[in-house]
Amino acid sequence: MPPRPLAPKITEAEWTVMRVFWEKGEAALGEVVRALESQLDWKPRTVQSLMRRLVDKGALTAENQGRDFRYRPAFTQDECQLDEGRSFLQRVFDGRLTPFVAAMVEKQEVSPDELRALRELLDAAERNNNTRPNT
Amino acid sequence: MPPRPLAPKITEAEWTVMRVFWEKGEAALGEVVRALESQLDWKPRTVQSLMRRLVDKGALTAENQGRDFRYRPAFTQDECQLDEGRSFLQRVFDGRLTPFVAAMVEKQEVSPDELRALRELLDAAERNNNTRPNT
DNA sequence: AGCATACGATTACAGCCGTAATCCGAAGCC
DNA sequence: GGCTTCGGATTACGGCTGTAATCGTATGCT
Repeated sequence: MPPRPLAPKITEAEWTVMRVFWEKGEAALGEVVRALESQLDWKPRTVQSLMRRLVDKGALTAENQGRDFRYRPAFTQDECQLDEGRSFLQRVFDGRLTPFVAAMVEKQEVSPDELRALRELLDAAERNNNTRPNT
Repeated sequence: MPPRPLAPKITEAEWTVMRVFWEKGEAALGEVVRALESQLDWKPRTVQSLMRRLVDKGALTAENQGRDFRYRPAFTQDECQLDEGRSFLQRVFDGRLTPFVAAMVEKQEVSPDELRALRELLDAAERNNNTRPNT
């Protein structure tokens, strides 16, 4: 199959909105406004503007349900995180993951707990790599 | 001592310029223009604009040497990478490194070589953590 | 001296971003 | 039938980004 389309670039404020959709799966404007007003104090028109831009850039779909819209994410959180991660690594670390992890670990940005979690992750990945070589 | 000031936000195009400075240590406008013209085709005024903005935001210093300027980076590459990395993780992965690495590993974004490099990295970090507990 | 070159300062200009306000029509409440 | 509320469409507006052009002046070449 052809590779999926890249997820659009999502700005900081827009990530905040998208997270609501990834939790809820779908929502109308009001639900998003109410979901966010506890944490931020954005006006409803602000949320609407962000959602409109997300629709315009293809990160949300808007389906005309009754008089209003049902919005839902056009990409999974995993897809957006992956694309954003790739682009971050490209911009800042010449596309390579290891130097990034090395930097974080060296600068004591990573707790011992996280270190252990990371090791387990890699162990598991290596086991998988042996039994299920590639896709 | 007080924590160092955060490195300013550096845009994509500006990273390209900063990389020249981190290689050279310091440079005049012309050197940067010539260093970049092989890879990109930015006009000299474009490079100058980017450098001016980098000076304005405090990422470069400009010292009046003779008639022109000597520019040099105000932050190391490590510092900029660290701050950018933190801000990326915050925006996209709720500040946590492990899920990011997990995502990259799961999606086959990481070659077996890199996997091994990562493991060695973590082993070394753990050994260090035991002998030199904390800073 | 005269002309080309380099570079700082200033200006340009469209597009995106954060953060809305205004206007308007539909729905709901009294 | 009015008033309030909700939400879509349009507009706002200053700041940042990408990508320069223009102007002026010092320097260098001939």
